[in-house]
Amino acid sequence: MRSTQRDGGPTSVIGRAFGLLAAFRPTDGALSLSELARRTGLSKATVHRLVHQMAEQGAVEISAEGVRVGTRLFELGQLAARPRSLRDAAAPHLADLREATGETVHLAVSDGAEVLYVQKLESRRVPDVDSRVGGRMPLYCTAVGKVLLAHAPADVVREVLAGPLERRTPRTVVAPGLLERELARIRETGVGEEREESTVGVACVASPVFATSGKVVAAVSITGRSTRVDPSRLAPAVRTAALGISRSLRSAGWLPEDVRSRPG
Amino acid sequence: MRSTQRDGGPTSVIGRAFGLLAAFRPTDGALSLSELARRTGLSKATVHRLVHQMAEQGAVEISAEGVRVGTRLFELGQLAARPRSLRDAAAPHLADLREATGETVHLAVSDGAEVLYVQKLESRRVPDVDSRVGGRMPLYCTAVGKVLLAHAPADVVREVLAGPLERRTPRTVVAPGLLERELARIRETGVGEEREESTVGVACVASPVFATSGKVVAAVSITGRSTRVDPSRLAPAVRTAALGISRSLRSAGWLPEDVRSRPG
DNA sequence: CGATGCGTTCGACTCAGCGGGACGGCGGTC
DNA sequence: GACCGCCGTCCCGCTGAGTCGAACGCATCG
Repeated sequence: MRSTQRDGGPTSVIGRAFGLLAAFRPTDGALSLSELARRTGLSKATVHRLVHQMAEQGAVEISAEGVRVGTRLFELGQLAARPRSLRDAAAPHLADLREATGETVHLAVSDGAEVLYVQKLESRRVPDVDSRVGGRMPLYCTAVGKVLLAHAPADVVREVLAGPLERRTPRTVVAPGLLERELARIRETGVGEEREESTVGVACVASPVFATSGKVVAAVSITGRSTRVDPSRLAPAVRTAALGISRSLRSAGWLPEDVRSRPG
Repeated sequence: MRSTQRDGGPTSVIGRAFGLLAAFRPTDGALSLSELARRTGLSKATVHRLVHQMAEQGAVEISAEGVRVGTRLFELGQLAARPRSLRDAAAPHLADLREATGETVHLAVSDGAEVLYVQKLESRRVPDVDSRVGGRMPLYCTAVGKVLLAHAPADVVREVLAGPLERRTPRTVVAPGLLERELARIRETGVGEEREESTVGVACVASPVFATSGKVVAAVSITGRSTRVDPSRLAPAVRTAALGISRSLRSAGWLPEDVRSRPG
């Protein structure tokens, strides 16, 4: 490591560049160079140079208000293999599901110990659900998350069960044993439910999407106010949609491939 | 420049990294390291190291089939400022427009001499239109493009009018004078039309979206088979939707800011 | 009118990044 | 089964791109 290099950070330029991008939180607008330097632990001079090089590539945009995530990154992100093939296969089924139930529907994949929302079709009602395409949630307390966790590799399950299960609402399942039993039930029934476990007032049903190999590659869900959405009533609908997506994936010949890019 | 550095390429690591990402075309699946080296002009050794560093950040994913664009890039791309604020404001209006017309609707921004599609709601019919979110088209031969061009800075207009106007179909407008007059008409009427100018069998109407400042920041369009879509009949509908989005942008307090990140 | 915080610039040090080249494995061809 | 071509990977010596601290000019504020 470079003697002048500040501690803790990545040693490669690539690592620092993505560190800068990772400094942007979804609620952030434009960030100043100094703010970026503070968040990443890099020197102002380094941030200045890197940000300008990234702006040259369109990865960020510099304006009077500060630095923002660039449009080019949106464009490149649309090429991402996993979300793209899934979205293509799932789109019509999700549209039908939304149409049939009138509620917000999601498609999500698992990434580490979290769900990553890949697609969202909103209910025609006033927005109930504050999820976001590209947003993340923990695996253990959402319907999609529990479905994905139920079919996740053993080490991920172990990590989640061991890790602290934060109580996000009064109804969050924080007992590892209880959660484990629920995962088993999900594997039996093919659907996972959530009643105000991640957010008060919100209920959710989800079902797994299978690739040709039999591996679970995603999960579909219906989400809405718990006064309206009865998980057990909507279970057959999500299940049907999930099976439809699985079938479309098979005919598209999509292979899951065990991609776990980030070790650890 | 590094004496060993191969000629032509960017000098910064950042430039090389985005060069690698730019090597992926929308139709590409996984690319081999050697293929990436060929496309970027970098040595195999450099590609090998960079790709592995990028994989550590999730920017790409390495599998047995080769290298793909990573899920993390999708996630980061969703944070991009311009698409995000536009999508948020436009979503309900686009849904209404699709509902009312039954045709495919688009939201697009201009980037250089091209349109970049930011959102797409497909017609419920069989897929007619092969556009793609994150995809690009020339400004001069599409309805959205011409609308955006009609309100673009003078230098962009000059560049497009001067540049070669490729004849993509028998109906493509390739005479600069004709195109210029059409842009003036678009500025008067507030709608742009396209009848099989970019793709045979496809017609399109578009209308501009204004930010608070009065600047045009995007365009909405209705697209479909030219046998069904009559641009002049659907013009009021797109116009209404575009004005609605403009109003939503105003109430959201979105400022356009002249971001032209990539010089030239 | 000092204090604070911003973006920018300069300069000297140095190691991360560079490409050439070698290597082993794999699949097809003669 | 020898050969060839292409693949991913690894090693190595060189060097300049990347690094940070520090200083600067400029707003804004109390």
